[in-house]
Amino acid sequence: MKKTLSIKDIALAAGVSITTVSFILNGKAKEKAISDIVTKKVEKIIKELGYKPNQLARSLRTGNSNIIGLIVEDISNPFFATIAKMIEYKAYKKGYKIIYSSTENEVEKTKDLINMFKSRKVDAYIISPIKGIEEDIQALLNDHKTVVLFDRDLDGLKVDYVGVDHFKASAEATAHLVANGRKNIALVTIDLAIKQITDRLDGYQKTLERSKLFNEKLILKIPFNQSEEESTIQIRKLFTEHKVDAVLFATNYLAIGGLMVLKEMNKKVDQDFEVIAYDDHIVFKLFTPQISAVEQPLEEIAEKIIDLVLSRLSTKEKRPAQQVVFPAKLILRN
Amino acid sequence: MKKTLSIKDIALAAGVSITTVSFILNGKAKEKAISDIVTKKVEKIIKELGYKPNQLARSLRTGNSNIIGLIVEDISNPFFATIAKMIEYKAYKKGYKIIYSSTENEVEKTKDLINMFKSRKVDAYIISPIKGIEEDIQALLNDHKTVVLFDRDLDGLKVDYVGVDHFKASAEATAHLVANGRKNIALVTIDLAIKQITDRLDGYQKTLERSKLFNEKLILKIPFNQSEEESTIQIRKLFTEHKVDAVLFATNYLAIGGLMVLKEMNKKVDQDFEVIAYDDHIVFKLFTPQISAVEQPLEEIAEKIIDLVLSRLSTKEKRPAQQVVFPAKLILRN
DNA sequence: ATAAGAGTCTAAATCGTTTTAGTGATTATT
DNA sequence: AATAATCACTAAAACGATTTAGACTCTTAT
Repeated sequence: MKKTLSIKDIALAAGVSITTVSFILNGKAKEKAISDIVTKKVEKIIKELGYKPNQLARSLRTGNSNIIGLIVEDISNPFFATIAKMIEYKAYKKGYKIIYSSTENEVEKTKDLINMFKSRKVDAYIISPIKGIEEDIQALLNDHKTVVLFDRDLDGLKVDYVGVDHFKASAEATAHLVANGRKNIALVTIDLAIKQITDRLDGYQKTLERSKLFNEKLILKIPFNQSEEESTIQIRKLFTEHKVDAVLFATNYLAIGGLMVLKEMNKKVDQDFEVIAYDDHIVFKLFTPQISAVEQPLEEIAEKIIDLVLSRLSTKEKRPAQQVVFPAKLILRN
Repeated sequence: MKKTLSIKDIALAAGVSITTVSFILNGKAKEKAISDIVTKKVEKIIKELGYKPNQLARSLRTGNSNIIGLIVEDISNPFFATIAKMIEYKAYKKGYKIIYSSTENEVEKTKDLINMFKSRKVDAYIISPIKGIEEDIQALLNDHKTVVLFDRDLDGLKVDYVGVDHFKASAEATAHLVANGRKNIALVTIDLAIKQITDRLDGYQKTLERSKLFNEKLILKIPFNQSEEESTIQIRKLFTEHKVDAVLFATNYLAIGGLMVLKEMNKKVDQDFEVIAYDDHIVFKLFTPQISAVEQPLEEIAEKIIDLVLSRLSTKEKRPAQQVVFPAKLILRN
């Protein structure tokens, strides 16, 4: 029935050419010497008919979209959700929309998403990448697309990156436990070859080795995508089979799982047993006692990401890739 | 330098027409009587050159996109994040991509997002709506677009809706507190004219009136978008100025704020003071003692939403709008 | 020998924009 | 009076696909 309005309808109604309408739409009336009278008339008709340009056609023609694609591991993780929200807020104010999607740490899905964004001509890509998509990122760069990675770095790519010094943060957290006299400090981490994760392991290990406290048995690597029950069993085993007096969790969801186990086991977090979680979470503030955590500066990260993106988008000039690394903060809560 | 590959390049390389390539791409080779030899050859070239059709051009021509737009209040709220993730997962398996965006409960932004999705020709809209966008939704419906609302209903629209019976859930939770002998049952809710929220108030109020326990003073309506500190002060005031022996929180973030206050005040949740939160959250399981909660059936909601969307998309035939209302579940944890 | 039918493939229109390269009229310059 | 410059606007190509309506070549039937 009602075909959607096109620029042609406006041109027809106003008795001018399509070109004229297009110039007016794009604020080029002055520049292109369209008279005020015509401009006013066309604008009036546009408003009256409620015409909205078809962005698809526009993007097809111009090759850009005012849309920034954000690809994260899992949008239901507060870390990503918070960053996504902040980025969205700032981008929106600059006239950019954000569309986001989750990879679930699957290489295939990630490639798919990049392709989808590519074929939708997003203006920029913000990605928390995983191993295995290096060539895809490189392809984007070769295409002169704007790409900013965050949370995890990928080796061998000259690309903007915003992250946190996980090695240092993890070393600090571990050092704190050592300073508190802990002798059997466990690490519960995830079995993923992501730099961000391995850095945390390295920070932990190096620190303990220096204090001659390192014990490989106290490291629990939980397979990614393992069922929650399975993980629970493993964590419980760690706590029962070894006498552990402190534990560092490498991610907040691992820590939450760990706290669940402790609660079930009725094992208290107290003078004799200390816990530090990586990535703060509201749960840690409400737990009794409150749980210490390594906090990433979310606001700064989000801000830097969007700054990098916008600066690249606003100038044609090339600048070398920037690697921005923030320190994390150890929040002690006991 | 390297222009992106187009169907024309493939046609050229294969020595056939654009039409032929298009037919093959769309799996119509058989139907359109393209010989096996040509089909094979073209497919080989497509693979070799790594050609990917431009979805913009495709959408422009066909009017659809295989993309479903999901508009939620706040993607960093676990309720929405979880539903988003489930919907995404199921849609992905059917070949649909999801793009989501948050409204922050702002009418203008919501309209903006709907327009953006519209002009990107998304195939369907899944929206947790707010008051003030009724006409926009109606416009989509008039355009014969597929729309499914969830979480909140909008009066006067004939549109698919998936939600939960909040009145009943809230009444049940309140009734439980009454049955436990509570005499001064407070409600902490949000000052928003969203049916989903007012239903919770009504369920609470009706139940208490029936038991002659209703006391208007025990209702705290927190203004939406009020700072957290301000809310904290108000909640603390509620607890100190009135002798309250139970409290029902109308949202999980209110409950979390409330638990913070209780923790600071060193007020225990115990025989003399009972708490029920609305919308379950991991925090409630880890709090000591565990906090009871009204749980919405997320998986069922997500499943129903995507079922409705896909069923509408797969047939041209009209069917009347469906309103699906699930019961919530009261999870008692003490 | 010719028309009809089947089998393969394609030219060109179309979707709704942007943008380049003009056109024709009026005014200014010499 | 002829030429140049300015003004106000526009025709048509292009972006990259899909799809309709045919074109061309062989067989087969009459």
